[in-house]
Amino acid sequence: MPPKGQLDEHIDISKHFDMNRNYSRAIPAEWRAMSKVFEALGDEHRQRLVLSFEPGERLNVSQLAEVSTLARSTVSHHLKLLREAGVLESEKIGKEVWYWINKAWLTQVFEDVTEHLRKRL
Amino acid sequence: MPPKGQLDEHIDISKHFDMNRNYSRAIPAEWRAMSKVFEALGDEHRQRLVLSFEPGERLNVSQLAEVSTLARSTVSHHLKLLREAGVLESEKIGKEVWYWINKAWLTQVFEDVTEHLRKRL
DNA sequence: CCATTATTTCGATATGTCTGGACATATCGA
DNA sequence: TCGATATGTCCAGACATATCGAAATAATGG
Repeated sequence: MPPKGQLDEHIDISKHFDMNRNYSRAIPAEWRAMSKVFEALGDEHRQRLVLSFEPGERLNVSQLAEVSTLARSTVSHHLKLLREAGVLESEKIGKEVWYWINKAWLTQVFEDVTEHLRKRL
Repeated sequence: MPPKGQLDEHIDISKHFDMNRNYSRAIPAEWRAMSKVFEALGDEHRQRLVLSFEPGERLNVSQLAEVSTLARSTVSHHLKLLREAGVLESEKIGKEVWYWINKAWLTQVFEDVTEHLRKRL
C-alpha cells in the first residue's frame, strides 16, 4: 500500500481541489503585519493594558502598572511587546515614558485584513 | 510646555487622567470573542493553515497536513485550536472531517473590534 | 555630585506551548 | 468481523514565554 500523502497513479489529485499550495511561501503583507498584532493581543494582560486607554489618551508606565495586577517590570515587558507589534507607540519625556495607541495604523491593518478575508478567503 | 498627560504635583493625580480603571473587570464582548482569535492566529503555522483555503473551499485534514510541513497530529492539534477559537468550522462526512473558514462570523468580529477601536480607543 | 524617581534589564524559576510518535476511535467496504 | 483509512488523543521532551525582585540605567532637582 502506498504511504500516506502519495498519489494514486491513475488520478491527479491536484485537479480535485483548488487548495492554496502556498503554505510554505510568503504570507501576504497585510497578514504579516497583523501576525505580530495577533500575537501581542493574544495575551489577556496585554489586551487589558490596551483597553486601559481612553480615546486619545497617553499613559505612562507607572499609571499602567498601577491598574495592572502585575509587577512594574512585567508591565514594562508587555508594553515593549505591544510597541514592537505596532499596537502602541511611546515617547520618553524626562524620566517618564508615555504610551498611546497607534490608532491610525491599527485601524488600517484591521481593515486590510478584513478586506483580505472578504475577497480572498 | 508640559507634555500631554503630565501631572502637576499640587493637584490630585486622579483628576488628571481618565484612564480606564476597569483593568481587572470584564473585557468587552467584542474583545473577548476576538481574544481567542488573536491567540489562534498569533501562530504562524495556524495562519498558514487558514491561508491555505480558497474562497468558499472546504479542506479535510489530510489535505491540510499534506501542504503543511508539520506532522498530521500536530496539524490536527492546530485545527482544534482554530475551531475552538471560532476561526474554522468542521463537519465530519464519512471518515473525513472537512474544515472551512467561518467567514461570516470572523468578518463580523473583525468589524466589531475595528468599530470599538474607532470609537472607544 | 548626591538622592530621588521612572523605567528597563537581568537572572532565576515557573508555567505554558509546540511537536511528533504511539495509541485509540470511527467509518467504510469486502 | 476484518482490514484499511481518516482523524483525534495522549504523552513526554524541547522550546518559549511570563513573572518577579534586584540591580542597572537615565533624568531631574537640590
